[in-house]
Amino acid sequence: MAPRNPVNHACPIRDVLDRVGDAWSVLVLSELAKGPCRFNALLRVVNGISQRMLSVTLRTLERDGMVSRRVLPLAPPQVEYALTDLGQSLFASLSALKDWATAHQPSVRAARSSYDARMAQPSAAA
Amino acid sequence: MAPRNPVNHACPIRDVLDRVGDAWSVLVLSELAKGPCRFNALLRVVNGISQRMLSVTLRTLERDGMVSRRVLPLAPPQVEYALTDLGQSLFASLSALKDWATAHQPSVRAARSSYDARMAQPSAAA
DNA sequence: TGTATCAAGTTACGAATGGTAACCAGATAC
DNA sequence: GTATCTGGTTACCATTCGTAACTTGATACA
Repeated sequence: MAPRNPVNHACPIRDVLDRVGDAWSVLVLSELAKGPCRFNALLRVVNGISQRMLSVTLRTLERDGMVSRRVLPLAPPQVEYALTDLGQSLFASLSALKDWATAHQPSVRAARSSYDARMAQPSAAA
Repeated sequence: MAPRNPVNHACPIRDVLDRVGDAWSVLVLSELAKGPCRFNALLRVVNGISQRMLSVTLRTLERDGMVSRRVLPLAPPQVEYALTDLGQSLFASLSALKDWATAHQPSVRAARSSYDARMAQPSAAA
């Protein structure tokens, strides 16, 4: 989300992953991909997110131009968040990764179980 | 890298981003994509990584089946890391995201500057 | 025989980040 | 005047990140 170390300066993919790699951004993006949504509606629909995390995530996405924020002059005021074109294009590009993940999730799980089993055996420990 | 909260259980893309979203995994993957490499060689070539972070990153990648670890029976023993087929396919799928990042980095930077400028002006503050 | 070095890590510990729970503000409804 | 709705913020704790120092086992050098 924030730059973690000086390595990021010239690496575009780290620049992206720093803001997509956190737990919530993708979940929020994919909700907003369905259409504009208000703060509390997102809070209800993004399973497990807290107010603070939603607030932080939305502000980061807004800062990076992925999400627009519009205050509706009502009482109590309502705030509508929506994907920008940039956000939509990012979300589209994530689909390749999502496809990979869906296809290979069983392999990853299997590898992990196998590794854990190997490491659990003292006989095989290095 | 590790599951961050219970939300991950059934979401494949979070499952992937949890292990690709950290600062180092992609850098290590992309080095290994060039060919097998030993620990200290990676340490030198992955700019800014520490021994601990390289160790942790490699172990996670190995556990998830992205990287293989081979101990060469020499003195002192050398350890060669290489991408597995699974790791190679992941790396390939990352390319779409990398292309997006490269193409849109200017837009993101511009959005960020614009946001920061707006927020720096007390007159425009909410 | 003792010292230095190299590989590939691990351990200990302080700093930064992530996450939860509680609180806040303004307005309206009862 | 109390409760409720909105959209947050603050304080605080737990986890994770990152750095620096140490470890192990073997070999080379003197």
